[in-house]
Amino acid sequence: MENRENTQRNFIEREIDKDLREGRYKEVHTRFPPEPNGYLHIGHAKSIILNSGIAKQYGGLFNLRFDDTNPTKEKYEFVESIKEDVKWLEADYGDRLFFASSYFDKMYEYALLLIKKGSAYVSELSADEIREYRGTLTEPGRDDPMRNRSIEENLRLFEAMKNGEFEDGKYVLRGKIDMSSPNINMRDPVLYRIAHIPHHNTGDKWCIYPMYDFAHPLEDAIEGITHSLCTLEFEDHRPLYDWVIRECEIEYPPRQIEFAKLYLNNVVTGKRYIKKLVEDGIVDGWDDPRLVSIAGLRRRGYTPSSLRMFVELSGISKSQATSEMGLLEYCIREDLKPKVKRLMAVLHPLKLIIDNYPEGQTEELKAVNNPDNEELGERTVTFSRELWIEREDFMEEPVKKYFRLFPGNEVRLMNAYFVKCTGCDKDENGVVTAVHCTYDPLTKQGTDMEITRKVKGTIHWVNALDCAGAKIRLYENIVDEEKGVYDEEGNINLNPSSLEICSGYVEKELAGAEAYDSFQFVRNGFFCTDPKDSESGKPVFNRIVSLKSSFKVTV
RNA sequence: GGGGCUAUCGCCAAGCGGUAAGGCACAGCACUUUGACUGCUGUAUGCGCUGGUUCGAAUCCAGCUAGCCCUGCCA
Repeated sequence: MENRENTQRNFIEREIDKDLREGRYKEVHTRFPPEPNGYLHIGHAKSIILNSGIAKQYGGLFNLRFDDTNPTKEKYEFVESIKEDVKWLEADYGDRLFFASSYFDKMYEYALLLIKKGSAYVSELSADEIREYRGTLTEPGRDDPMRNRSIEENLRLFEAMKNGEFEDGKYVLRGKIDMSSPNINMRDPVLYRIAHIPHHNTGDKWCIYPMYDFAHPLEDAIEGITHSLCTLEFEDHRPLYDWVIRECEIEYPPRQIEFAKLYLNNVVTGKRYIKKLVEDGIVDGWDDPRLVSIAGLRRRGYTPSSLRMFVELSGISKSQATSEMGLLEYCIREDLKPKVKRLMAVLHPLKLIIDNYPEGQTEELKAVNNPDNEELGERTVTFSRELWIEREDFMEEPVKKYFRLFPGNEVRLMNAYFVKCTGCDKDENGVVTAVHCTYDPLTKQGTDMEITRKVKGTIHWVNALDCAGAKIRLYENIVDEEKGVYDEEGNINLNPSSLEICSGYVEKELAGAEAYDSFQFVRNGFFCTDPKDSESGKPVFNRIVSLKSSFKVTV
């Protein structure tokens, strides 16, 4: 973000630069206008970050506005969650939280103005008839029989609509534009409809509600928005947006600019698919860490700055694009790498016994918390005869280029000693139950020995007597149909690999970790303590993202 | 004879007539108390296709092709 000046400007910035240079606008004011009908996901994050970022960059203001013009689809409960998500993303809307519904009076006045100018009329065609009269993509529409009703009659009927004299669907207010326009949005669009439904904000004051195409430009105008940034599917609506602005004689016309939506490769991003996953109980809820809802990403451990970096690196353009999850993962790694402690945790435990280490003896060893960030300080780790190591760090029969533990091989125990593997114990089924080794006291961390003698491998461990048992969840994102989330009938199925739960061990001090604390577990990636889960004192960690490809062996 | 938009490396994306930036991913080397990180190196004789204009075209013109969006009293 800081390097913005040094990088190329995106097309929106270039348009704004031009507007400013040519004096079309003197300042920049943007907004994020969600409809409160669901939870936000990463696609909304792009819009929030873009809109608030543009405002900030140009020293302008950013509004959060709920586009609540259709009470049949909206619920107040979503307002709070959306506010929370926008705040979490650090998009600064100050005290500029607005509701389109609080402009209903003004919108009604504008509708009256249009009627008086002869630019709008009341129609009694049914929904089906309107569709019929509209024509098709290739054929022009036909004029509404009521198109040339007198202004007085229109005024009278519109007021009657407002006063609740008609049932839903009986009448509608239409803009008088051009029934033969090749742009279907311009074929006398519906501006107001009747709906006898109480509104979460205005109660039962209104029984007519403005349509998006009429309301949105007015909302922007009322708030003094200069640049109304929206997604590509509204491009065809821009002429209508401009028509409303012009017909309503708006003094400072806002300008709509469209950009491409954000899609993620192989990840379920569609709002309605996520909704189905939630409704079918396939995931825990809207904040399930397997989802790319903002709440889910947050619970998984993604940070606001990682999402901002992601949007920044993905770029803004008009070409339909699907980013890769790999870029998002890169962003969270970059963000967390210098900020979090690198601690040891064992996900799939296997006992390591140091046969020549005195039974009952323990010692405290120093460990640097983050070699790249001295401010994170040091800690001590307790060492003794029995440790837990990662199951995949031992192979009785090593494959080529394996340089961790196998009989006869010496490795470094991180922050501790060199140990040489001497063998292993197995149960009746041949499963390895413990690994035996001997340590070399001369190789204690920080001694000269590490200069004279090298080992190829370093493995992490936790003390078997002095650690905390932990539940560790390894989430994978829920992938789209190409990976088999949908069955033949088109129903969504859970990809069984999307969650693995490990009963691992972590350094003892992690037992008291707080919600949303992030750590890097050596070799196992970045983890976050799950705020929703604290099982009987045991910490629960979500894996945010694994490290980049490391040597993997299948045991 | 519908309209609108888009097309540059596996994924994004700069470029706006002067001879293809950058990031992710990937590969190789070096380094390493995380096979991570870090550092270095490599990767489009080519910019959807075909013609044209020009000393010179990804950039301008013409004609194609492909993809996305539009026929809600949704947003």
